[in-house]
Amino acid sequence: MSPPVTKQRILDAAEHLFARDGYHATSLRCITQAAKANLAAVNYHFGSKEALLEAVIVRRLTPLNEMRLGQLEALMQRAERSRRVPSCREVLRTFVEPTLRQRQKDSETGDFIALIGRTLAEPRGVAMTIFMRHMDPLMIKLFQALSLALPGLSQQLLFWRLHFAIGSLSHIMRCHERYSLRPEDVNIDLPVDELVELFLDFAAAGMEAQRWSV
Amino acid sequence: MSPPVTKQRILDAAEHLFARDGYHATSLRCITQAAKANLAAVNYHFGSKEALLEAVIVRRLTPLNEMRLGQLEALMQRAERSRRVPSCREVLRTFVEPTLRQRQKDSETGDFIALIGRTLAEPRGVAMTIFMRHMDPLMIKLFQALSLALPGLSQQLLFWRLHFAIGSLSHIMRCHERYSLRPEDVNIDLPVDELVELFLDFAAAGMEAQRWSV
DNA sequence: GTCTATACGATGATAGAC
DNA sequence: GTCTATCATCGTATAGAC
Repeated sequence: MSPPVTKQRILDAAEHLFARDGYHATSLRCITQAAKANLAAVNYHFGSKEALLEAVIVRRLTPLNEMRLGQLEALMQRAERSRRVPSCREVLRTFVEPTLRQRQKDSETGDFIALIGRTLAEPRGVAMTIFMRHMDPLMIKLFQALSLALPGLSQQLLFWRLHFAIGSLSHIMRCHERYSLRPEDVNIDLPVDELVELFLDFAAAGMEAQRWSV
Repeated sequence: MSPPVTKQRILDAAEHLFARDGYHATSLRCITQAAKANLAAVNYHFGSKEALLEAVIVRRLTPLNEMRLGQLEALMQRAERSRRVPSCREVLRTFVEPTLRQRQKDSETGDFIALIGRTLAEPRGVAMTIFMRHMDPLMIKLFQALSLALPGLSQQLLFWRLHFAIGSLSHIMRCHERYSLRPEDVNIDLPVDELVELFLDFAAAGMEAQRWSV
């Protein structure tokens, strides 16, 4: 079948260009040209530029969140059966590992994770509402799981530290940049498994930190 | 004198609007209208939209970096005199505290810190080069200081963890958002001193974390 | 149903007259 | 220093070909 191919090509081109240049800096003309489609095809298939962005995000975010939710629920069930609380690191892993694995696949699938990282940083109203609508259910479960894993932490502290951790993750999600402060021997293209552990070392320790006062 | 006032007003308006809506989503017409100036005044005073962005950034980043560098050097001198190495937390504080204090002043001065947070997230080529040119000297010194504070860490590990920490910071720098996962009793408008300590708890513990394997 | 060609109003940045 | 004129390009809407 030929018809669905056009829609796919537009999604692929949009994903790549939105991720590379940002939403506002990418024109529909540029997208349709890359997709070898007509300008009006975007409006026909998606309705508007913003609806196209949502379609780009949803296409990959839905399976990714299913993966993350599945791993989190599996962890919680294992923990319950063995009558113990999951560790902070285990909980974080259910979120981080699928994320960074998707990032590895981006060489084939486009630059979805970089796009998400950028979207997280864009002003609200553009894609923030789109994003939060699809993330909130998972985030609430993640918050609850961390509450269990870190019973000594107040809701207030947990809230802030979770956002510190999310900030770290979203930063490396969009970092294809080359930092000039990088020493010669630093390997920036780390295998994903190593990067996951490196990140979990940092984030779990940060989440579990002692408070500076009382 | 009347002439320099126009330039100031444009800078103020641009700072506010770039921070609120992002660089690409902000029009020069919108800026000049808010500044009660003519559209072409931007080109006259700054040369282009991108040069205006650079002027906006440099105006505040220069004194901020002087403050950060001053505090870092003072710390290193104190440490040397007392023949001890500075703690990771102390080093990070010289960077973080001036940053978040500037954020507090933003109600008067515009939304500079939010703008920086956003700029850090934008695609390279827009303002990344501007930003890196002004940050690199400081970042190199910060990296060296952390090397001293954390002698057990390899350059590779230090590189990654520093970027995790920067990611956390840049995330809260641009977070005026309201997260729906926020529990009722969480105070999002924390006093800046508390936020600094909260962040340092997290970041210092993350930097000092044990490695997961060897 | 899918897709194309084309047009419209709004806005981008800039050059040159004043 | 300021303002007007200009032109490319933006997102969107529509009419009609396949």
